[in-house]
Amino acid sequence: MKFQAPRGTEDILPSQSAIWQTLEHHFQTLVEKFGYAEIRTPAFEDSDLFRRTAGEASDIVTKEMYDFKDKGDRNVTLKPEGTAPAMRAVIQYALCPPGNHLRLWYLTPFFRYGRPARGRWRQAHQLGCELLGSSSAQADAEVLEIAMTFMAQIGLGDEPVMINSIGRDECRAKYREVVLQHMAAYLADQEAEARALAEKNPLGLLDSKDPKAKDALVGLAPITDFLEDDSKARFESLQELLTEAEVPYKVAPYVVRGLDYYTETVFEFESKHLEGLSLFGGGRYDNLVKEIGGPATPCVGFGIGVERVILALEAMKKLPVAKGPDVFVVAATADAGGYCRKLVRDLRAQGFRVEWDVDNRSFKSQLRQADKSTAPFAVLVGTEEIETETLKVRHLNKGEQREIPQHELSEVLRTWESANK
RNA sequence: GCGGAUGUAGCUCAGUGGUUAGAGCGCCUGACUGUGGCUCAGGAGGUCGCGGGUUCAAUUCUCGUUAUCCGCCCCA
Repeated sequence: MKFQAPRGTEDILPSQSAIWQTLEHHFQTLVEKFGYAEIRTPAFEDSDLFRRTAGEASDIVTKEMYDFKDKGDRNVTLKPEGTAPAMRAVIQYALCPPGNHLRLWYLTPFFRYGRPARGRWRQAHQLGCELLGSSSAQADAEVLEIAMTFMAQIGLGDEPVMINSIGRDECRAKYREVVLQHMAAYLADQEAEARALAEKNPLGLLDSKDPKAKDALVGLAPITDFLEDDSKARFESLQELLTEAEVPYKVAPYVVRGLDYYTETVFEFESKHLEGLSLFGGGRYDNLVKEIGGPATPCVGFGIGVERVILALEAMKKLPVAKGPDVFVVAATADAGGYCRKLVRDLRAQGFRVEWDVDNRSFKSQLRQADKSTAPFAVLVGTEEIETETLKVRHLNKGEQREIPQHELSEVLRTWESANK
């Protein structure tokens, strides 16, 4: 085997495409009920866009950017997430002037240059929503309701979403000092590299998996103790709204998110079927649009990792199955080829999903193919049927067979109960 | 980016320092010439990841490389 898919990428094979189509269909149907419109942005952007939005200190920028120079010597980056490009387009085309609202959704590939492992790819896909122009708790509740309704619809609604508030810039600045002070003893014991990382992003310590760090965190006051009054009020209001909407949630002080642009509300969702990897995450990013040159615009949104959702569904054995054809047409004798071609065309024109053997293989082989195709019916045509203007319709699941006049075929196919195997 | 494991048929995996490298599943053909699923028989299909080294001889030992998987960092 000479070529294979590039490292960290995945082909979506015919046997898997039904899953993707099902997820996409559920998502689109759902978000359209909430008035969201789709946006599609390029696969790559000016590297500076992500440097500004993700934050210089974040891991995404410091080591996971899939960036390169193009032939025109431009620095470009394959998008590491869906939000920043969408916001760039919003600004470029003035889609959300001050005072307006805008609701966007997308399904996009995204790219991160890390070492692939379980639930972690270099190219993956994100289903996302962004609600622009509102700073209300109701906006936060709306996007969370969408995300959690989707999870419930596809069968992953058993667990609550973890929510937190990280407040405004001033609050986080204050809290960073608190964390650093609380963790000083722990950090003194760490490698220089870990210490530098922690000093750049102290909040990252909060969801550390290091048992020592976890011990050291005991007794640390949650960030919600340091929220400004309006942030606190909004966070409380959000919880009431989620309860009212029957969205299961849990307040989790350690959820802080890795991208610099988040403010106030943040959230993350994990499944017990895929521990340690979030299936979706998001929150409020009130500063992002202004940061990249647009008018100050409060926003909230989320991104769902499609591959991870599928992994979780696989673990639960809840995958949808691809639908086979409705009918398999079998030429019982070699002279029936022409008749079969016409019959196949007619049936397709009537809306049936029809397969047949283009290789004129043996009758037995054609029936075997019919069986494998999962079609509930086989239609058999040979010299005899052509002469008498009849057809044999075989119900492959039941093993029954009927001989019918040719003009009754579509009627029989529609009315004969086609229970699945 | 760091650590560990693995790489033999389409798939899941056995196996051996030396003739023609195997199994199960899958695939194809056939079992009184027009009836699938079950059974039986036969068949196709492999440069044993790639490159170097040791050796009379390497798929087997060794080194490198590459890829995959798992864990970590981080996140979707």
